[in-house]
Amino acid sequence: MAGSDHPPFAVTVDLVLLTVRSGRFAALVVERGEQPFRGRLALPGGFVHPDEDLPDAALRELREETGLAPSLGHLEQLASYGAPGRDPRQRVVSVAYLGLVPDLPEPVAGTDAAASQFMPVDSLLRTAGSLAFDHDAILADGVERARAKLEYTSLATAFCPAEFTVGELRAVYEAVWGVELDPRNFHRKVTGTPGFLASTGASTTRGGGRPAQLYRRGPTRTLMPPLLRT
Amino acid sequence: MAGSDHPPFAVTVDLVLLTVRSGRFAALVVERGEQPFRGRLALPGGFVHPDEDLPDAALRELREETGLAPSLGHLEQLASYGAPGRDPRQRVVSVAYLGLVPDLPEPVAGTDAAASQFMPVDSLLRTAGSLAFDHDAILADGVERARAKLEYTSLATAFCPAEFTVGELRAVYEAVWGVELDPRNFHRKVTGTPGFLASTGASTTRGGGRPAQLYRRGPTRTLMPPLLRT
DNA sequence: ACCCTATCTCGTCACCTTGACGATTACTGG
DNA sequence: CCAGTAATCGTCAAGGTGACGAGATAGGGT
Repeated sequence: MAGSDHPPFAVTVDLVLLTVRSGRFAALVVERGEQPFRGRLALPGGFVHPDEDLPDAALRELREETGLAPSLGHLEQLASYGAPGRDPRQRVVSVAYLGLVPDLPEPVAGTDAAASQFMPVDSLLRTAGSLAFDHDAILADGVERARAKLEYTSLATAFCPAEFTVGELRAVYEAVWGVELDPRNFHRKVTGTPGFLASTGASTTRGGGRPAQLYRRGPTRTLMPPLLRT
Repeated sequence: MAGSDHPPFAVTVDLVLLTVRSGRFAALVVERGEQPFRGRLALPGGFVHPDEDLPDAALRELREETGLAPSLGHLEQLASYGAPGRDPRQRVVSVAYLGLVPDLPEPVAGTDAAASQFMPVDSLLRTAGSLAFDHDAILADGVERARAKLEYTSLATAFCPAEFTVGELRAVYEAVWGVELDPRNFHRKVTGTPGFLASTGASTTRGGGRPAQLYRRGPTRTLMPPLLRT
């Protein structure tokens, strides 16, 4: 760090906010109201304030876009993107954060982004250029990170409400990975891993069949051995 | 991204450069020649040039500090650190990169950092404040990332020279994880994973015992199933 | 030449996890 | 009451892993 003259950079945070909505893996996107890329879809984000820490900026964006407190869900740093020319206006380094939230009752209670909505990730990733800037690549990185983390962490519970059934948890895995899992083996795995699930004693019958037990997320954060997609 | 006025940031890259040196897991540190933290140890790093991409800046630092081309070894983005006040001079966001290199013949062929050296990571991490700025935390993150990645990738070969024996590869795992592994089970695992190792046909007798076959790194980058530390 | 030691390499065996799948339970809707 | 649906429990074979025995092949000392 030879601190003499150094070029001016702008620093932003961008949010890859993922959820599972009616059985589909979806990401929050906003329609840009200004140039450049006016009218195009983009990831929510904004400039970091002068005395604001990076995680605080990401939490502020999360609140502004979803009205969600981070008590439920999960937020972690994803990666940083700073290629020259990624923003045509000036040199911008963007620190991307990955957020996982349960299906929101209010689609988006946000204040800023009136034109924000969840869209299925497979349709967003199918064609390059769906999103402005390099947000295609950022979204792809976030989706891959989320898919990988379901294998060896209990992060899938971040997509669920506070209380959920084994079947609902399995639906999360199936939506995120785009595969079908055997209900019996999945049930054995998640109930057999100590600390993954905490029983509430209650049961529910939201679906058609036999009532299912309700669980809360347990204290275990890392799955050993992992739950592998084949 | 509401592009109006935004505060000025400086952007740097810092390098967590790890190797295995005489059986010990070690990181490259430099002695700072200027304020702040003059005379203290720190991770190598520097400001990003105006039209330089972030990976290019990291590669440049790697070359300047070690003279090593990235053909051997491995370099990936680790995380970004931007807390207000982490640099007392001004607001600085640092993008940290993680580099894994084989034991270098020339300790450090670098040009800039005359006072750079590899130091064992356990001694650096034992006491908080070993390194300037927040480099303690950055180093800890890099070390944990490297330890985790040995489990499910073939990245341990990045610590080895172009040709190596199974025993040398096992020594890498033992040094990085700080554990002892059963030589027979380890041999079965790495030779039984398709694409992990590529046989050269040659053999060597660097150690005391029976000659060992020499391998090169194979095409497989991800280990399925992983090689778990117990 | 001989033994000792160190290391590599191959085998064996018990245990655990997983994938495939049958069977039972307990609810809803007609 | 019956069909449909989903939850939950069991069974079994296949594959991976930890613990460990045994042979192979070098160097070094006497």
